[in-house]
Amino acid sequence: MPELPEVETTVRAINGFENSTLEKIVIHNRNLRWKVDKELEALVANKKIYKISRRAKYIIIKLDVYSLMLHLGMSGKLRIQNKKDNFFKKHDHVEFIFKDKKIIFNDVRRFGSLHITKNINHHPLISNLGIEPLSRDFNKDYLHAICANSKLNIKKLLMDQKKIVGVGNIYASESLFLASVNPLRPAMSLNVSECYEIIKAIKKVLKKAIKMGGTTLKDFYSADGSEGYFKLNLNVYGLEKKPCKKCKHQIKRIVIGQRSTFFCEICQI
DNA sequence: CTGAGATCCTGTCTGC
DNA sequence: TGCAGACAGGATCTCA
Repeated sequence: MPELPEVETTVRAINGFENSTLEKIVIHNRNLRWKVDKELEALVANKKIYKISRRAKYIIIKLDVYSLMLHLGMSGKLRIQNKKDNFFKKHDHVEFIFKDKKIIFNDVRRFGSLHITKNINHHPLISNLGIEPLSRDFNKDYLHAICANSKLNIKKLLMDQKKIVGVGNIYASESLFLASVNPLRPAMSLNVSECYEIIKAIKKVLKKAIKMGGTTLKDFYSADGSEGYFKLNLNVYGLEKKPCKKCKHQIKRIVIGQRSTFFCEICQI
């Protein structure tokens, strides 16, 4: 489900828990994308939370010695609930319990994961991640250098988390539409000015999506229960056969790497 | 090393 | 209404 803007929105919704004490974690189902560490509950009991942040699509919860890493996968979401409201929903897998409230991790498809580690940067799932797209270092020269060395098409390259993090299926399609670049273009065929258009488009799309609370297509809700309204700004994603907003030609849907990809054949060359 | 394809899981929607 | 098949916002693993 969640790409960078949805994860960022979720982090902002729970960062009020910074400086709170995590009384305990209760795990109802350890069988997430990876089995949750047996020691995890014991290591986090009654620890203060120093910082809640985001790296790529991971939510990082910094405790004293350890940090928690939470990935929402395709269908994961958090829900803040009063502790005394003791109800459950189907697919509630983990509860983070505080004095008066709790944060619940719900994930239908269980592609999400929860990890504990001493040094985030050394964790194998983090250490190989690529550049943050909203950082200054993500510029046209950087992208052009990556493209020049890749045999992937540009859509696949943008979604490769080892190269650029946070861009998923929705925002890859949307960014390429804004940049007027065909998703099937071999990355190595792109010149510097096309790379410039792409990085501008990615930054613009992600920033706007964060501002609007992410994209709720079906079931994304932030931890405070709010929907994301970026859906209203989608130009191509999920709009097969609808008229292109620039030229009115029908939006086309194709499959790239087993993922639906939407674009305008006329505008995106 | 790179890249293509299968795979984990559950739910919903479409078409016959 | 039932049922098969496609599809869903991710990303790792295996194999060539």
